[in-house]
Amino acid sequence: MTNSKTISTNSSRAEQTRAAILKAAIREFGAHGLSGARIDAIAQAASANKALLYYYFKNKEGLYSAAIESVSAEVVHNALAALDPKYSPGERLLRCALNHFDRILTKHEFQSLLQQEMVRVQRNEHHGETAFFQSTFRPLMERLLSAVEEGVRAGELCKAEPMQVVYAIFGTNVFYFLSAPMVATALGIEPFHPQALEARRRGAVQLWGNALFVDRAHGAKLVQKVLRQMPMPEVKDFQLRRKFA
Amino acid sequence: MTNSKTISTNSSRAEQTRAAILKAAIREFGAHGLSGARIDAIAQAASANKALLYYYFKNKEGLYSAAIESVSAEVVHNALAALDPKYSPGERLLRCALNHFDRILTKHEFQSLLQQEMVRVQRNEHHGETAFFQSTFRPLMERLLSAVEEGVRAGELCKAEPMQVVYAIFGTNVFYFLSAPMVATALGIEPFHPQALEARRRGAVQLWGNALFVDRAHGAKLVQKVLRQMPMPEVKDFQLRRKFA
DNA sequence: TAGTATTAACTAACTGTTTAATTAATGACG
DNA sequence: CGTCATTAATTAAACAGTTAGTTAATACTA
Repeated sequence: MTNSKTISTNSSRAEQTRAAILKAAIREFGAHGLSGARIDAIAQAASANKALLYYYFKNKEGLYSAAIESVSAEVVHNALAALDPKYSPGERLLRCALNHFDRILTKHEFQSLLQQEMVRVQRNEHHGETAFFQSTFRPLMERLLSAVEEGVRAGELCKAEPMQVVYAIFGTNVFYFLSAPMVATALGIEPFHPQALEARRRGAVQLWGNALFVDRAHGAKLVQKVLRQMPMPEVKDFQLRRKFA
Repeated sequence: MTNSKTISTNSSRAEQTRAAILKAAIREFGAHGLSGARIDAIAQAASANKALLYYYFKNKEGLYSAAIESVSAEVVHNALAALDPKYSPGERLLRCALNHFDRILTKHEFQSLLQQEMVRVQRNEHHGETAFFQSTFRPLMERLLSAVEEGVRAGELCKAEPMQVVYAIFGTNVFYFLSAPMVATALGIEPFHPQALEARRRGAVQLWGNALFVDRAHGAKLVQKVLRQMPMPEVKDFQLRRKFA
């Protein structure tokens, strides 16, 4: 939709550079925001000439939009997988919470970019990507809300406002990673240590197991099952971020 | 500590302008971040000459630091009030959740600025404000954590990682306001409508009443009491934010 | 060779910061 | 009290560095 150039031929060198630019843009925009990101930095990171960015994506905003759309699509696609109806509604939520945590952990550049976009929309600095957001995020939201409603109806989950549950699950994860560096300096702890991460991941899903289910024992059992089936992914470079930018 | 000029005489015209600059800076930095904020914009909003910002605060970063410190101090001071030991540990947490929600609601420019700072610390772009953060946020954190621990020990609250509870309470509120505009465009709802806000506020504290307490009936009772004693404050200009950059 | 992909050099606008000059406040002192 | 000297507060204008965006020329390739 935003792409000025639709990918016509199959992957030639052109597409490779285009992909490299997009990848570098996700990093740079996520790290510095739209205004803070530097076109030259993106070009250099993609080892492409600056003018190429204008060749493939109309301008800075065009590149930003493309980055957002690319990331959003992949994130939603990923999250939807955790909401498989073959699991009970409660288990779906637990899986979704874990999946969300793991996604932030392994793809923090995605998360940074989405956060940047959230504050940008908050300031009404977005212009007309409404249609894209609707088509992308709406299905995810609907599956989430209906999972809560279904769970409440079936007597598995406590009566609660569905939206509130969604805010709580995602908000806890987002806020953990968002505040972690500040918590680290303020309290002198190390929230990105693999052990701390593992504990937090388990703690989060245990909290929801205890909080949302009518039968807390049943919740705890599901937590154990889900934790067993979804081990924490390898975390590669979280300590490296200190050195980096 | 950061102030190059210590306030010597009592409020003359000089102090007024200094305060005006600081207030404008909080707005501008909160709205656009450190790099996005424009010195000219702050000067104009404070109806002060640009060079005055350099006269009172050494440079852009100095002004930013002053804004952060001012906001942080007030926020922490405000939050500590809700943690009065005369309430039971569980009630303290509920009050803290409500207090936090209300602060974001009434002083969104504070929240914006703190969020900006969080992502800034996340990028390791802070330089040496560590001491300030420690002295300011540590007492709050300690009172929060000890409230959870005390509540668990007394059998009022479910066994849970104290930090996890803190992340959940604050994270839910932060994420609600952070994601609301995006949710609004993505789902076509109006999260800043006073009725929606009231529902969300009640929903949040009800969720915690149901989630954290061993005796859910007791939790629900406390929720009712706290909601009665802490009515939602008047919200003045949340709809105006649409017009306002 | 014709069109696509890529590059290097260039520009116009913007922004944080400084400087030097001007006005207001404060204090000294006859 | 008044007059002057000194400091504090404020202003307008310019500087210096940076950045998004352009252009015109060049390499590649089908």
